[in-house]
Amino acid sequence: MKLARDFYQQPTLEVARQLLGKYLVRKHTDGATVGRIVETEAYIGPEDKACHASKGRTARTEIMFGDAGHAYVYLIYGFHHMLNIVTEKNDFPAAVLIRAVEPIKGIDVMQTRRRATQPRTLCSGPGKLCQAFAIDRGLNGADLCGSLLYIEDRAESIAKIVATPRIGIDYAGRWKHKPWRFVIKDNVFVSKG
DNA sequence: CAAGAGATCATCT
DNA sequence: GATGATCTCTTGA
Repeated sequence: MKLARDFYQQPTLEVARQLLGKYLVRKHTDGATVGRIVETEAYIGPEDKACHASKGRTARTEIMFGDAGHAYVYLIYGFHHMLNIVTEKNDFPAAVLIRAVEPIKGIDVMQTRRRATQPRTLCSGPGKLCQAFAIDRGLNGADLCGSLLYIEDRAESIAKIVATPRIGIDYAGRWKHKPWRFVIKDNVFVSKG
């Protein structure tokens, strides 16, 4: 069943952990794509230097201050889109970055959108999965309680979760050491990092 | 296989 | 005008 708003309103670390093993569903005219989430990262609040919202409330970060359960999608390095899901209460800026999924459905569509690559590397990184799922800034602000993009709980149990520091945030000072990246242990579909 | 460089643009100073 | 929550290709051993 589709995750409802109250799921996303939980503390960000809870959401990040619990998203592992859930299914990301993306509807599109090319057909639907589905992936099992295997890697996430939490970005929490105004203090977290790695969190975009630590720079304050701006046009770009406004979405993170809003209702939980909405998508925060942005472009990085001029090439890659990142998919985040807003968490917690209004006016507390936080989100979970979806870093990798295991391709489940629509694999042929994903291969067309990227290249004829191995299933293993189709969605093994935040930029890759956005490309495979046709996610771009047009989906910024989309409601995960809607029908274009949402997450399903298939009541599946996870083997084991491992927490590590987050990737690619060397500029974040002491915040870069926080173990706020979560992966399913021994899963081959995670990004390398 | 590991390491490094280059690609390219929205956002904020 | 600088700088990224990255990816891919090229290089060299």
